[in-house]
This record gives sequence, structure tokens and C-alpha cells, in this order.
Amino acid sequence: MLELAVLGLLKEQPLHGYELKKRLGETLGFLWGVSYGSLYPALRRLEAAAAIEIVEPLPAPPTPVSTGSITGDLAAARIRSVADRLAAGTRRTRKAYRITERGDALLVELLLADDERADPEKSFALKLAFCRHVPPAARLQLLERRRAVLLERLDRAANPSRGRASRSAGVGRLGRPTPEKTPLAASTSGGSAPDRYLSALMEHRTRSVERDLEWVDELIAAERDAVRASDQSPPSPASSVA
Amino acid sequence: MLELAVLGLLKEQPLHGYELKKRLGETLGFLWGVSYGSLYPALRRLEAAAAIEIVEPLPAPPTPVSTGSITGDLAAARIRSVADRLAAGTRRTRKAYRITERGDALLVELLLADDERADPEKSFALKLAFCRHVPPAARLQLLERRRAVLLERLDRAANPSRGRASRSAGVGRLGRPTPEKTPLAASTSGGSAPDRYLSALMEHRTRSVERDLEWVDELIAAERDAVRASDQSPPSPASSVA
DNA sequence: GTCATCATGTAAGCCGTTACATGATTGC
DNA sequence: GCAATCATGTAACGGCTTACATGATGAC
Repeated sequence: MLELAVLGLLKEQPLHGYELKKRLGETLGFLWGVSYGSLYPALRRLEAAAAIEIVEPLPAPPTPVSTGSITGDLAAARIRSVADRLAAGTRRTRKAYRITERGDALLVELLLADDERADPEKSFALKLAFCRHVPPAARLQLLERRRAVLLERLDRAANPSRGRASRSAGVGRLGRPTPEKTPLAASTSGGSAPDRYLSALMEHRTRSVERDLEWVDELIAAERDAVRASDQSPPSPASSVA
Repeated sequence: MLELAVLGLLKEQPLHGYELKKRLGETLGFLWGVSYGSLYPALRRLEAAAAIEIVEPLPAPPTPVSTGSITGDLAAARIRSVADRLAAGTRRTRKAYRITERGDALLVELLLADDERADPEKSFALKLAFCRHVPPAARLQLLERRRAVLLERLDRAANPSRGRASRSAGVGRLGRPTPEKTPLAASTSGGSAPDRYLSALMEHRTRSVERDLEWVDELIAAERDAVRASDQSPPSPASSVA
């Protein structure tokens, strides 16, 4: 997951570790906070896998972001002391990384992987945040998968104790023949408040999932429109503005 | 966190590991799925800390599960083969645990601890699920703290890149002297879609947080009512039904 | 007697964190 | 020169998962 975030950010522009961490905190911070202890090793791994590479003293990078850039003069005048080793990598401070072609491929692969096993929320959010790097059909797939997850969650919120062992009702036997007796929530007994809090939580959760579902439905609809539009006019982005 | 869940469940009634895991999956499953590899060690730790103890052959436990409880006769008649070692722990299968007084204290302590550092969502949800075991004032504190977290989250969703270091400009040089140029979302340039997905995500997130906030506000209000009601008539739960 | 299930446990490993150690650069 | 910040790294540890090993019980 960390690798996904790193590759996604490096896809925009080359960055060094420190800056990478800052970006992670600033723009993806609402999703995640990473620490150096995991970031630097991750960079090492990615470099070892040839997914990223240290940026060399190239005055003409493949991603020229010409914004205002009159700063160049000023900078060139007073840099000298910094840029020498930073751009040239002379000494060994500030190792800026750039994504490679293999990195591109890895990014796409990670975006398509369905590793929702651990923390599906963060995983999905992260993928969505970078899914523009992936073909529209794959995006749709990502969204549909999310939709399925949410639907299943709603379903098991409606029917209690789903999963395995549908028949047999009881715990098999051995313990007590007490028919299930789930003490939390449920409230089969006539008590005053078996659990206000848990049931409130569950209800709120369900509502949240429902809203999430509506949202991904909107995203899916929008995506389908985009796919249809690009099917009609693949090369020229002229008529497709909405 | 696992300990909190275990203590919370054992507060209801004594259970053995296997059953505990099932409950965790069934009633708290929408929050959490635990594995034996963490559950059993946790039980050991809790036992070592004297927060729980193995239930001894006590035919009259302190938490008599009086549901219909005429079951006693029937059960006593045909159990013999099972219950002997289940209630009595004679052999050594099925070690049922019961919460102790120290465990009660620990439970309260864990519920009050503000360890929102790691996964605040799960932590809060879990605490709320068991907060009935804590005095009303402490519940209010828990809710207020949650409220503060949500407010802060909203705040930093509104103002970009809060925290530290306002200036710093790009990667220094190496590529371009682009001033800040945050490529994700933002959309300062007149491009068609700098990032539809990330901004959609952020917006959705914000809405979710707002709804969560409204919800905890409701809970807080309800809680204050309850506190006020119990202030007026502490011992007799007669007039306070709502 | 054998299979499914109940039940407990251990070992290895993953993925991340905190805390620590180090050094370069810049402003004052 | 000194402190603050930028910048990179390592070591130790934490919590949880998977996979494995074991054994008791009851159904058939």
C-alpha cells in the first residue's frame, strides 16, 4: 500500500524522501500518515525492483512543468552551493527519485490488485486517489468491486451472523442448549436498555454504508458516461467536455 | 484494543476462547475480525495481569444467565459428559474465562484511554460499543473527545496543508523551480480534470465527517439528558424511561 | 474407526511505528 | 559557531495475520 502511494506521487513528478513524506501528509494526510521508518525502506525496495530510480543531473527532465519559471534566473544566481550536489547528486544529500517504466506498470498492477483483505477503506481510497493513471475500464472494475463490497456489508448488516454454518442453528450441541442467547444488542429479553450504544453504532454504520453505496453508484455512472464518450471519439477530446 | 473487546465481552458472561472469537466475529464483526493467533496470547496476557481468570467448577456463577433457567434440571440430567469438564474444567479442554475486579477496572481504564493514535475509527467504535460499563460522565467525555477529533478533521479539510512548514518550494531545483505546484486536486491551472477522483473522494469524506459529527452531537445530547435525569433521581430508576 | 467440528496453542512473518543516530545547509 | 531545519537512515519493537501442529468429542 505504501508503494502504491509513493508510485502515485512520483507519477506526478520526481521527489526525494523528505518531500514525499510531506506530500503524503499534506495531500493524502486525511487518508494516511507515514513515517520515515517505513518510507525509506519502501523507497529502497522500489529502487531494488527498478520501479523507481535516482534522478540524475538531467537539465531536461521528461516531465517539464513550465508554470511561471522566471525564477530560474534568481535561483541560478544564488544556488550554486545547493544545486551542485542536489542536481548532480555530487555528495549524497537529497536523493530524488523518478518513476520508471516498470514503476508505471507496477502502479497499474497495484491499482488493479484486489487486496481489500487488510483495511479495505484505506486501500480503496488510495486507489481511487490515483486511479486516473489507469484505463477507464479498469477504473470501472475498481468501482464495481467496491460496490460489491459495500453491498455485501449491507447484506450482512441486515441478516445477523452470516458467513458460515447456515444450518444447525445452535452451536452444535455440547455447551448449553441455550438457543443462541446473544447478549449484545438484539434485546430479546424485555430489559430496559440491553445496549443503546451498540445498536446506535450499528444503525449509523448502516446509514454510512448506504451513502457510500449511493456515492460509488454516482461515480460508476459518471465513469460509464466517460467510457461511452471516449468510445465514440477516442483520439480527439473535443466534444467530450462534461 | 483486543483486550478491550475481550473484556467487554467477558463483562457480559464467561466465555472460552473459541466462543469469544465467534462472538467477536458475529456481534462486533462489522468492526473487526480477530484471529486465534492474537486472541489466545491476549487471553494469556489478561490472565497474567489478573484481569481475567479461568472459571472454576462453580455451579453458582456471579453472573447467573437466568434466561429461562429451568434448563438447570434438563441440563444436569444429560450433560455429565460435557459439562463436567466445561464447567469444572476437569480435564483441560475449554478454558472458560471470567472477568475479575481488576479486569473491571482495566476495562474502564481502556475505555477512558485516549489512544486514538492508531485507527481512531475502530478505537472509538469499540469503546462506544462497550461504554455502558462506564459512568455517564466518562461516556460524555468519550463522546466529547470524539467530537473534537471530528471537528479538527473538518477544519483541516477546509484549510489546506495545515501543520508545519509553510514555505519550502518544490524539490529545490533539479527539475524546475516550480513554486509549490501541488499537482493533486487544487486545480489552479485551467486544465479540464486535474483530478476528478481525489477531489470527489475528499468531498465525500468531508460530508461523511459532517454526518458523523451530527450523529455524535445527537448522542451527546441524549447522554446529557440521561445524566440530568440520573442526577435528579440517582437510586430509583422509576421515572427515567426515555 | 474415521471424519467433521470444536478447541487450544505456537512460529514465522508482514507491515508499520517509535526512537535513535547522523549529517548537511542556512540564518543569525 | 550555534540552532533550526532539512534529509537520510537504522534498530527495536508491536500487533496482528497466516499457517501449522495438536488433541478432544460426538456423529455415523
